[in-house]
Amino acid sequence: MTDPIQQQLIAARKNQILDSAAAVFAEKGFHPTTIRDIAKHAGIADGTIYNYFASKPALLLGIFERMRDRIMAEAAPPPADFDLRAFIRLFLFHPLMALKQDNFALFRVVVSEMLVNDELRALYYEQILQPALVIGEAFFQEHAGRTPEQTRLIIRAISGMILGLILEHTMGDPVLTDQWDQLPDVVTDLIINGLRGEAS
Amino acid sequence: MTDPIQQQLIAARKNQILDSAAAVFAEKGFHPTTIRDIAKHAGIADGTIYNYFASKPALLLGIFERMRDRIMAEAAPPPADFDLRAFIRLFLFHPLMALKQDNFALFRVVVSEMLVNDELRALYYEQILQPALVIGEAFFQEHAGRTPEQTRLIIRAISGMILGLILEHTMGDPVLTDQWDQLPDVVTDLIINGLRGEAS
Amino acid sequence: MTDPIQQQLIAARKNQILDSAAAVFAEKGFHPTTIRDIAKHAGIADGTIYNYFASKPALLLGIFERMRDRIMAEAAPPPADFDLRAFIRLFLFHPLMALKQDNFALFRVVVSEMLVNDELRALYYEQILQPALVIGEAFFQEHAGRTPEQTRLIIRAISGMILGLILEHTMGDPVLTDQWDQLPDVVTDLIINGLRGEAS
Amino acid sequence: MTDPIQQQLIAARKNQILDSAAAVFAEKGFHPTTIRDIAKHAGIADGTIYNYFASKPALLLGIFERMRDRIMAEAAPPPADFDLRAFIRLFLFHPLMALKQDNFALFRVVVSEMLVNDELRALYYEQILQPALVIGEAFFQEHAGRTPEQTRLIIRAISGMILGLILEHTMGDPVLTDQWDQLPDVVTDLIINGLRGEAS
DNA sequence: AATGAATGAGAGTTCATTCAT
DNA sequence: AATGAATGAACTCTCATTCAT
Repeated sequence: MTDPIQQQLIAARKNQILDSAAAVFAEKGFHPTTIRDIAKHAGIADGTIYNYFASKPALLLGIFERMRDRIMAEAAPPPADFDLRAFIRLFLFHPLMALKQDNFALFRVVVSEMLVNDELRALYYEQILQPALVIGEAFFQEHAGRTPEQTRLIIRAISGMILGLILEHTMGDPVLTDQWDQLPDVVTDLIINGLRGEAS
Repeated sequence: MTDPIQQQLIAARKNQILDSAAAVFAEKGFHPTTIRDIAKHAGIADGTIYNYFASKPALLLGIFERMRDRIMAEAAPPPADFDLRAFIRLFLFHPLMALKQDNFALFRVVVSEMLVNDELRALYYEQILQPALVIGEAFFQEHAGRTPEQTRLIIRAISGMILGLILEHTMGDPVLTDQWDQLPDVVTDLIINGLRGEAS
Repeated sequence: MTDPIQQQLIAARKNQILDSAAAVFAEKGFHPTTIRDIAKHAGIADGTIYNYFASKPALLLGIFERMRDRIMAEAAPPPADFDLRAFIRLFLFHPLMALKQDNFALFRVVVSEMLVNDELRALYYEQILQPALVIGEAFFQEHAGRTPEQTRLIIRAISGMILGLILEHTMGDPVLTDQWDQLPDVVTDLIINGLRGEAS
Repeated sequence: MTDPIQQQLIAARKNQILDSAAAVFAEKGFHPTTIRDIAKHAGIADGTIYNYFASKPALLLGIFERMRDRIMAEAAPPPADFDLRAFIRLFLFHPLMALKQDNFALFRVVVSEMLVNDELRALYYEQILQPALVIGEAFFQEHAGRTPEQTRLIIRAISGMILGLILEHTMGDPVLTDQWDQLPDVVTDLIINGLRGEAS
């Protein structure tokens, strides 16, 4: 049980399965995908999947957890001496950019199911959204002279903006698809200076 | 076929079915809901639903179309002499506020399926998102001194913010749930003045 | 109830319905055809059909009865002084030729269902096949010097030949399709003279 | 996939299912039979059937293919030195007799569906009827002095006679039921000598 | 640990038939 | 007599999950 080689083998197999699940989910969506689809993609038997995951939703959970771990690994806590601009870029856009390309389709599927699956939704809120909100609140509270109440709404508006932009991108909006890379600059500027502010 | 009374009866029945579908979808989600659930909720036979809608997805489409019609009816085109603040409030937040409460759960289900259903997604993009983006682009182009390219990204960031806020609300964030009504002021201010701007 | 005009109207409506049923059955087959198909073809409401026929199988029965009446009307009883050749031609091939063209498809459907529907099968046997066999037996008994037992088998072989040829035709055999009109001569000769006999 | 034991198990299960399907089809007919009927008769679960056959019609196809294989196995190609009588008896009546008893009911169902199912009909024509016709044509062409055109019609008349006799038998004609075993002699004689010919 | 055949509950959908209008 | 909306039983087929090997 604590045999480290066993552990590694199990982890490797789990990853293999999650890779296949992610690939097929991304292509076909969660509900249209069958366990058999995933097993075939992984080159294993249907039943084997159930030796590693309890159910089909558990696969999505596993995918989500890997996404969370990667995002967390990339989202380094911001240095205390960051200015507002650097903070926004690092904190908000780094994970956002990390999703680019291959991961968008999968993210779409995860969000779709999250909207409807209580467990997944709670996990997302507790493990990703809320921690990010808390960090953001603290930073903004210090750097932008607003009431705590306003700050809390503002941080939600900003993080909501990121989420919304990703979804609009997945909906195939051509402007976002083409100019995705220019978003960080434009959005950071918008957040800091507002519409009236001088463009940088 | 053109009998107006028949037409009304048919429209009434369709609405009755859509009401039930909306209620059950909102409670259980799209996939876990069965046709029988909807029929029972409506107090009719299973088969009757198929006299009015071709399939289960068609029900969702019908719900979507009603939502679209309501949003469109409420979203009056902005008077030309509006200032920025009035425009933002009217244009962005009116439909947003209309969703409040009962409709959030349903909206969640529709968005969830939209992310994964090509037909629904195309419909949303063409009939709701894109028209809104076009109007917003035109207005902002005139009132905020940015390049057209920047304007296009900004309008997407702002509309994305609305969408993202709704989703964060549906995820049960207590701050948004409690202070939803204060959002329009705070967000409008953020958009116009940015973080640095003097709070109004 | 005995109003003759009413009677005529009813008969006319029945025929209209049977015409449509026959047309649609012939095109799509019995089981794939829905009552609605027939009603649409007839330009009437679904329910109207049930004012004239008790059930869907009853429609097939009605069609069968009309076929029977037509075949009976055409199959004049053979003059007593007929010779063998004339008898065979008249008795066997007249109805066979009458089926040509448009009626083949319908006949196929009727036979198909007959093979599987006890009531229809009994009707066919009692009202068409058996009467024909009896007449044939009597005639052949007199004109061909065989034992009654042999005669009974022979008459069945001959009538079976007709039925089989029709079915092989409906299976799309190109030889039968092309040379259908030459069948009466060839088959009559075969029956009378056998394979060894001199071709006429 | 090429494991011979697996292959055998699969074949055995397929046969088990086809046996049950054949039994229930023979008793109730194709359309009135449900998949559940067959599964119950086989003592397996509904879903298991679909591990081996793609659809309900595919079961009928499977039954047909087994019938074809059996008929083909029994219908040895006729020795070249056969005389006409021996040929007819062997070639036509051997398969016919093979159907006797238990298989008649099933044959009726298969023919019934064949008349109405294009795929099944094409299969029957190409794999059973046409090959038989070709062999018969070749033999009769040599042994009966007719034009090729006449020979083609004659061979069809004879094979049609067999088919028709089987159907008349399935319709419950008591004469055929009682004297089925005497058919080969009588019919062979009829074919060779005709009605006028001296009975052997 | 891996397999994959077997399971069977349950889904969406169809359609013959009824009956109030 | 004609309508056609409503019915609901019954169908075929799917697929997540189990478990003997």
